[in-house]
Amino acid sequence: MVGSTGLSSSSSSHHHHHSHHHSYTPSSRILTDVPCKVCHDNSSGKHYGIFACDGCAGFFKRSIRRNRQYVCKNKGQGGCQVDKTHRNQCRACRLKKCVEAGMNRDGKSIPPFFQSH
Amino acid sequence: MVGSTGLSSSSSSHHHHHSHHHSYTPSSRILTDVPCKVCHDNSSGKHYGIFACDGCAGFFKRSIRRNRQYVCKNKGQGGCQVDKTHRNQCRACRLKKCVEAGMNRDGKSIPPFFQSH
DNA sequence: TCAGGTCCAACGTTCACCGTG
DNA sequence: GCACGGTGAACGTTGGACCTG
Ligand SMILES: [Zn+2]
Ligand SMILES: [Zn+2]
Ligand SMILES: [Zn+2]
Ligand SMILES: [Zn+2]
Repeated sequence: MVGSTGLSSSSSSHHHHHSHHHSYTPSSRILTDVPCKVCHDNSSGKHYGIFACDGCAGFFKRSIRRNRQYVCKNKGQGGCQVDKTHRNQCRACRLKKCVEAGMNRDGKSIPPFFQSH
Repeated sequence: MVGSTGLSSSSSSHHHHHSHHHSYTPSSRILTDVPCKVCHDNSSGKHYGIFACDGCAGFFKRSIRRNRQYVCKNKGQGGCQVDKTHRNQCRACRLKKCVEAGMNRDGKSIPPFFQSH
């Protein structure tokens, strides 16, 4: 990891309610105001339909390209934690969460109406 | 961190303006122009923050993962030679040299200003 | 600009081989 | 000879940099 050092100390922020502006790190590229929907690391915009970090975007891309079939490390039962520090521990649960979060190969966003929470 | 297979089946040109090139052995992977900072064997790029050979990289990794505490073979006094042919003679002195050379678990390079020699 | 793609340094895992007891 | 743990070369994976329509 490299760019993650300066977390853009937000400072005085107006609350542009309806604006589509985002906050970026000094190194640009990384959004500080929208986390990855899969692992909650900082995202770098939308990938495959959802806000996601570079790691989850790359992982999802490689998984679907090669038709990966993973087996959960937890005796195949699922339920592994998927966050920034644990996301590489179980590929099955990471991919499952990617799909549940709405990732798809065509990059289509899911309308808010259909989203679960 | 990132990493792809070192296979890179050459052939294709693609020079990729990366400012500093390295010299590799015919078998690829191994740098011939930058030695391991610990044992002076040929390195295979940076590992845990410094240029290191596969052996010292693997040794450091195993040592920190298992919290190894070694005792110097030289009556606990230190000062054992650590080079390609002697690096496996004393684990305590090898690990000490890894740390002094700047190896760390996060793989952060130390700025040149702070480096001793 | 955004969100796809490629590239590849640096990481992790594996396991034949080796030295020791 | 056998069992065991450490070694390090080979190979697969990750994710940030850069490219492209
Ligand atoms: Zn993520
Ligand atoms: Zn799992
Ligand atoms: Zn070395
Ligand atoms: Zn020693």
